Amino acid sequence: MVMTSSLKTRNPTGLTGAASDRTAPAGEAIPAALAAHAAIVRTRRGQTISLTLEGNEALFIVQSGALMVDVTLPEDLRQVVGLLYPGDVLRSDFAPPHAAAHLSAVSAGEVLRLRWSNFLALAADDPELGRFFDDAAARQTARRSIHMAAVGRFDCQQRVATFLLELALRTGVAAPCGGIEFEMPLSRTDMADYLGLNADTLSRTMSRLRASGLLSHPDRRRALIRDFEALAARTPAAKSLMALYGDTRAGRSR
Amino acid sequence: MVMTSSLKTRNPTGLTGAASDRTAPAGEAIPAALAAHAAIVRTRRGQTISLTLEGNEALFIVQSGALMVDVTLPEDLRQVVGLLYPGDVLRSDFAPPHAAAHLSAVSAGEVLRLRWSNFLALAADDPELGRFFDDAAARQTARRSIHMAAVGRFDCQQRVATFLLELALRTGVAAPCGGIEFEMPLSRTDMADYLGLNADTLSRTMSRLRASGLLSHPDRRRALIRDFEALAARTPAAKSLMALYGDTRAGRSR
DNA sequence: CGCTGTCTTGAAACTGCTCAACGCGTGTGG
DNA sequence: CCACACGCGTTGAGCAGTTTCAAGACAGCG
Repeated sequence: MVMTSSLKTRNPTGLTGAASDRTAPAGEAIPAALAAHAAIVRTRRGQTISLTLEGNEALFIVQSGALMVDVTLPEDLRQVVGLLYPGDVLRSDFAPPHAAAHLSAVSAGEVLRLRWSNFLALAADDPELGRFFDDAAARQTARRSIHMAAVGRFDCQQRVATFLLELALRTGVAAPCGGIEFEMPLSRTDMADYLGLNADTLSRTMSRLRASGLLSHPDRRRALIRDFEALAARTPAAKSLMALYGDTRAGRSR
Repeated sequence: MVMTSSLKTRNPTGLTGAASDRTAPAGEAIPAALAAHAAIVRTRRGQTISLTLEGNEALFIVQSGALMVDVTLPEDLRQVVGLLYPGDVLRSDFAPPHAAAHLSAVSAGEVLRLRWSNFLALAADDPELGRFFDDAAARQTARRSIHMAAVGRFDCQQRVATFLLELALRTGVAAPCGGIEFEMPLSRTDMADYLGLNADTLSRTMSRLRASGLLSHPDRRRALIRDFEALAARTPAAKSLMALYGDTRAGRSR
């Protein structure tokens, strides 16, 4: 398997040691005009947020922290359809009808919220706002395609590796002892529902990764990737993930 | 299991007998301003369409027919991430990087194509265009959430039922002999890649549905749903699908 | 009329799921 | 302060559904 050169560098993710509080990526800052007209919702872990605003369609923009969107179909089939990171957007209409869609916070953070109709009015005056939204939505659509391929085509271990890589790239920081450390924001059940797996199977797979020395759990809510390259080698989506998540620091390449 | 009343009506999909050529749904007509500035690409079945326009980002709008978007990750893992019907839109940036994304026609039809930068310029003058695009993109995002739940959480038979229901609602017409007839635009392999299944397994499942009298194949490229309600009962997404696809005839409810 | 690609079908192997038990940390009430 | 219950994660054994591999049927096409 061919690896990109960036996978071979000493510090593949380019992470600084500092635990930066990761807000929206540079160059994709949330337009001030939006922030000025939006309410700030402060989230804490586990909090659920109504997808509508007094019954009206709403627009959410993640400023910091992370959120989770899930749908539940009859027969209790639950699927987490996406994770939202700073700079991501969500419109009420993204949720399918009759599907019990929920938005919930997986970490403390801040979310901007405004009426969709207000956004439209603002965007009519300032095309820049529409562009911000469309670009964010496009980025998320691309990520969802990878996620869909993972859920549809990867085996259990590949899915877990994909998820860990995603988290490492998004929220990881270089640990003093080497490796990359990050918070595990999702419970086992939520992870399983994100990856289309059974929670038991997921637990087993994590144990196997731990046993192989690739991963360790300094504490219940944290994870430490001991061998980033080995982890990347276990998911066919490594290159795509690094392009999608990895370079939020510098300008996107493509 | 509770069924909606619409599932119980005599003609559940509200299909007329006429083989309407189904272009973009009423009330969501493609804005004339866009059509005026776009090139018309006439597709034939199987044709692949470049996702970019002379290397630039492009916007596609489906006028008639249907298209398929797929990604292929290393190890030959292919996933069809979405089907595009009339009124749907696609932006080059929807495709993830390093993922071998392809756009191909699954039936004859017409697609509008223009540079994304041109679209932005037009949308700056006419906010209506931005709204058209955003609404189309939101609708597709909702559909993808259902698709993702199906791929991540449904068993083989549920996925197949979901797909058949989707096609029936989208392209089916009431057959003279009763039931709903439609073209099968995807090959078994494409269907399997759409549903995250093995092609052999898919074939077996279709055979089982045929054996149970629910479905028949008047000819290789067509399918006839003999018992729509029984089919709907086999997918947990029935209600969502009917809301998403079923009411393209009249105004959307929600 | 034979060739080719697609679809179907069978038997065996395997992956991931179900179910049930257990361990661990946390909160609560005696 | 300890006992207990609870939520959550882990683990094992058995099982079911899906995939694999291989062979054969079918239709379309030169």
